Amino acid sequence: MTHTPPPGRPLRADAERSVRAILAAAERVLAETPGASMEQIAEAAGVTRTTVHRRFANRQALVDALATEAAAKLAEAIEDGRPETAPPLVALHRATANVLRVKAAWSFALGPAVAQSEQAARTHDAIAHRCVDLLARIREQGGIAADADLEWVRRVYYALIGEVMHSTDDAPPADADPDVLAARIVDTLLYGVGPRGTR
Amino acid sequence: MTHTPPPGRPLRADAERSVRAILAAAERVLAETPGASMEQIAEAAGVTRTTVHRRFANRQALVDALATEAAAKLAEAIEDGRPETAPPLVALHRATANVLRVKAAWSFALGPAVAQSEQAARTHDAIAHRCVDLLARIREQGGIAADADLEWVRRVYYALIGEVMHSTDDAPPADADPDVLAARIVDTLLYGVGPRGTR
DNA sequence: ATGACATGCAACAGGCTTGTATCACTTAAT
DNA sequence: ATTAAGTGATACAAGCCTGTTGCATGTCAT
Repeated sequence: MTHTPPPGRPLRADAERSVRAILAAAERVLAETPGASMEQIAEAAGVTRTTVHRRFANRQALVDALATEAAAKLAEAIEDGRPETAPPLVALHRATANVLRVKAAWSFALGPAVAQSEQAARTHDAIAHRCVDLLARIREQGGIAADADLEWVRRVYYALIGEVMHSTDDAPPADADPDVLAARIVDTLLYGVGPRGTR
Repeated sequence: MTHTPPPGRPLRADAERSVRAILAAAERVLAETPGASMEQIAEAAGVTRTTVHRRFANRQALVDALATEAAAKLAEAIEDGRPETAPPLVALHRATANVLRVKAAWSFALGPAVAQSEQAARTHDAIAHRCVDLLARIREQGGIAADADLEWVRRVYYALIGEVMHSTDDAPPADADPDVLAARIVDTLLYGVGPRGTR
């Protein structure tokens, strides 16, 4: 049999590298051409199509693995903001900047063209919870209106991040500093674009 | 030759209907399965694949036609808000509600999976200008911070609309009233989710 | 009613992808 | 050094989708 997706036992250092190369190449290629063939991915990975199929039975299996890994990276990015312990607004800012970095590096796997696997979906759910928890802390502290619907807030937050991603494609690198962008996102989220009477 | 995309002269009432049916079916089918085949589209339109090819040489030509028509509907939706003459905030609200309706009906053609044709791209550019003009009027009037970057404002506005679209998929129809949603969008755009000291 | 236009049906060629199978050869592991 | 694992090259079967053609039949326009 050629397809052995669930590695019963540890892969050889050799194969491990191949898997990595394939996943990285898949992200690169699919980000630019979502409908790219296995052949194109294999070529970009410096590997034969046969090898790709040896490591990932289906195209689906490959995409799933990609989505799962990216989701893990995303969770890590948020955790690095210390959402539980740091002052909530600081955590939000840090998490946002980290997420922007991760999203830029995994724009396909985290993009809308991917039907999340079970595994990845669970991670994304967990992330959403963490996010709402953090927003709740900000609300307790008065940073968010007491009567705000946190689910709506979260979605607006996600939308702002997504919007910023679009623009960093063709922007001068100076404008692409994650910290600057994160500041803009958080500010817009909290205060909108209206006049600044109080603040 | 079977492919006659650019109808030199008016189509027969017969063919006209086919074209409409095909476009409508394409929107319906592709919205659910972006990779659907011509066959599936034809079937949904109550027509043979041959006929589809008779009216649209390529799959691309079909998608382009779809994108062009949807773009026109979108422009119309905004124009119906009277962006030039009505009080700017009223126009923004009305245009937003109209756009939500149109976007719901053309979620594929106006979605991210479509590479806009020349024609459609021009229309979208024109719409963006109209949008910025309207935002400028709101700013003059004090509804938007004097130092706000209108291009950023426009993008946030688009993002909020896009976010609302996501959620109307699986929402109770009560929560899907365009006017309610539009109010939420405009409010969030202007004031964010932070505490409401002034306002 | 008659001619032009439009559609359905059937069929075909070509192309591109996927998944699988050998087999000889290279590479890591102990 | 020997063995097991991994890879490249090549090949094949199968499936699907596209684009086109021919013809018989149905429908609109006048």
